[in-house]
Formats: sequence, structure tokens, C-alpha cells
Amino acid sequence: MFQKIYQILYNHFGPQKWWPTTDNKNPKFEIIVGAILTQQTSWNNVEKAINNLKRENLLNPKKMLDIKNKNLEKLIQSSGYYRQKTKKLKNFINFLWNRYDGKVEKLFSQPIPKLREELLSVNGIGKETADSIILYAANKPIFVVDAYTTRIFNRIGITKERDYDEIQKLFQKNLPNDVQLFNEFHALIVKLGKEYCKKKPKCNECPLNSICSHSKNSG
DNA sequence: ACCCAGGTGGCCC
DNA sequence: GGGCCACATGGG
Repeated sequence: MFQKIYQILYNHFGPQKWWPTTDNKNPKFEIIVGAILTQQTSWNNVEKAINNLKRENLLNPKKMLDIKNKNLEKLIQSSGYYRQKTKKLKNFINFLWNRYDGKVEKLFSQPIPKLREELLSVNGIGKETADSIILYAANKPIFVVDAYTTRIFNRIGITKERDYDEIQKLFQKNLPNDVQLFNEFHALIVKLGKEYCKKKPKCNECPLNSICSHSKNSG
């Protein structure tokens, strides 16, 4: 069922090409920054912030360490929650320097469970952000769960869980352990969610409406 | 004028 | 273990 849904979404929407980065010497670092900035915020707002950071040559661990909070706040203002996100970025960068000599590759050289645990120790990095970093920056196989994932799969009727780790286990149990598959599937779920499966869904046009129990009594 | 976005942590019970 | 809440901009 999981693979079938993936195929339907892929055939409908095509490849999503996540995670987008600018032309940059430190794409992995840029993905980490983007993962923090996009928390509860549209990517469009994040892109503006990323472009500002890139223009100031801040998309690397050394410069990010030195910039003053007030200046960083201004550059990322468009991404919303900008005071909080400034602290989160600083929390991460301090963690990276304190424990990994400021080297993303050193952080990523650990096995997935340890890497996840390390990322989750940073205040401001929760499960979805940690897993996004592991999947899209470190290119290691872990399934990213977000609000759309929970909503869509509960509505279809194949999950009842609410707990993040339980839903993640279900996906990983029912899919091959493949980085590219996990990459594309999560992006496709976000795409479907944005277009058809908000709180006010558009079930009639939804590519999953033939298999989704929710579509029978709404939209 | 609403409603929402590629969440998280803090507080309360 | 959940149920609220603050956090904040920009687009529909």
C-alpha cells in the first residue's frame, strides 16, 4: 500500500527535486540552515532569507559562528519566528563547533541513531528537523514525518498513530531502505498536502481519492 | 478579514 | 503522556 501510494504520487506529480540549494560550496550546511528556517514556514519565505545569507557569505560554519544575533535576525526576518530561529541557528552552530570542530562531515560520519540523538540534543531541532537533516543533508536513509504525513495517512485509513516515531517505523517497515525513495516520497507527500489535503481538503481532484476513505464524506 | 505554512519547546495537569 | 500556547512573516 505504501509503495502503491508512492507510485500514484510520483506518476501524478513527477520528481520534486528536493532539497533545493543555491550554487554554494557548502550545500550540506545550507540544507541544515534551510531545515531550521522552514519550520512552520513556507519555503518561499525561507528562500528570501537564504538568499540574504548567501549574499553575505554566511552559509558556512565559520561566518555563521561570528555574526551578531541582531544582524542575523535582520537577514532571516522574512522566514518568520526570526528571533527564535536566530537562537536555533546559533545553538546549532555552537554545537557544531563544540563537538565537531565546525565540520559537518564529522557530525555526519556517525551511524544514524547516534546522529539523530546528537541533533535532537540541540534546542530548536526536533524530530522532523533532525530527520530532514539526516535524509537531505547527510543522505542517509530515514523517513521524515510531518503534519501532512500524519493527516494524509490517517485520512486514507492506513495509519491510526499520532506518535512521530510510530508513524516513521510504519513507513520504514513497509518500504525498501532507500535514500532516494525516502527523499522523493516525503517531498511528494508535502506536495499532495499543499495542493489537496489541507484542513479544508479538495478531495474531488485529489490523485488519491479512489483509495482515500476521507474523500467519501467531504469535498 | 481571515487561514495557513516542509515545527519546537515550555508549561500545565 | 497529552493539551495549550508563543513564536512572526508573507501569500492566498
